[in-house]
Amino acid sequence: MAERLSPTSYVVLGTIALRGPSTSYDLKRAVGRSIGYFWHFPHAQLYSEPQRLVDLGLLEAETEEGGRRRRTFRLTDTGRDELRAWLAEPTPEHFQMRDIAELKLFFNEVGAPGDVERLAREQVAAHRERIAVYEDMQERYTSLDAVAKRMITLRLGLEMEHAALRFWSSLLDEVSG
Amino acid sequence: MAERLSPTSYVVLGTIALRGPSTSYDLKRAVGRSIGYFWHFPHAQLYSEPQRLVDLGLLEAETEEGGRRRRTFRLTDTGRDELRAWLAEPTPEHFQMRDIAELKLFFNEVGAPGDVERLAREQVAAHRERIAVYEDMQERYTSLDAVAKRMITLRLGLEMEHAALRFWSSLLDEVSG
DNA sequence: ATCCATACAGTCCAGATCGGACGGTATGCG
DNA sequence: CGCATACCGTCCGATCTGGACTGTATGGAT
Repeated sequence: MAERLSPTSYVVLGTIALRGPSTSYDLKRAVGRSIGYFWHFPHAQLYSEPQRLVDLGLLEAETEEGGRRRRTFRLTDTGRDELRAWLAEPTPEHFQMRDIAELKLFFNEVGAPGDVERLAREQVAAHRERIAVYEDMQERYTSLDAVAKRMITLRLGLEMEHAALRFWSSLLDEVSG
Repeated sequence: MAERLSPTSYVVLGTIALRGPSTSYDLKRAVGRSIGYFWHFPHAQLYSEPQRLVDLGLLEAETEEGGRRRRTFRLTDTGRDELRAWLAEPTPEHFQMRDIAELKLFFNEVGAPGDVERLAREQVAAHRERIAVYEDMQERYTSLDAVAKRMITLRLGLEMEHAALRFWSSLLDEVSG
């Protein structure tokens, strides 16, 4: 049974565990404002995945009768157990990165001479911008306690951004200096 | 035409540009030893993608007659132009990360009290190991000039690993200290 | 009241991707 | 010669993807 579950499944289970019963749209917004920062999600999956989890007995659905037939999903005990088991088990996979800029750098020999410098400039600017956004978020949120707890993951994102910035900056120095 | 190309397409084009004419299996090995470190590839795509690129006129295929019918792919001029154009154009997308450990950290409130500490320990160990592997690679390769050039991307990987290590270490300090 | 614009909520689908199972072919070794 | 083990390639169902599309509420201007 556990074999059938993907990270996506756990995102759904986990979000419902943190926020309580939710509709797909709730999930979409919640994910957008949180995990979405470090893990990309197409919203369509947040509509199909909960149904799968209902079939597996990890969620219960409650259909609302009003004008809009929405379905609210809540955790079953099995679902909560499954989530806890996942949290407790070792994490074998290593993180994966997909970085177009890094790909381009790898193939730079094939391109024109100035390309690396331009690429590096571009990346330095992009990372600086992201860092500013993150820091802004942190400032605005550190006061709210509940949210602050979850900000811990943002710190990792920030570390990553700084690492990338350092890399591209030093590359830029080497290339243009 | 350019719209039909995915990052995968450029990996194939780029690898052939760097290594010369290649079979799918050549690509598989080359990718495994290089880009594979920072960009995951299922091998099946390295068998289907080149054919697509032939259909688009970016590669030429040459079927070998011997016992095994292998197909060797080489760049066409159009293919080289397409690759160069891609290298020269701005890179809009931001890098994406998928990190199971980070997901678990995000949902940690739902789990047991000791989980974060265990997770952090685990990650510290894992990142240390990867760093060792990278550094070993660098040492072995810096002498070979052609390869050394391409090692530049490894430096980014290394920076990322260090960033992650710093993060999990400091988290571990906070949690267990 | 009626109309339009806009945000909100959900569905759908045709590709792209995925990984793993499988089947053939060479190579080495007892 | 026969077997095991790598090497090489194909195939397929299951997922994932993003974007187009439908419909529903809201609210302001007319």
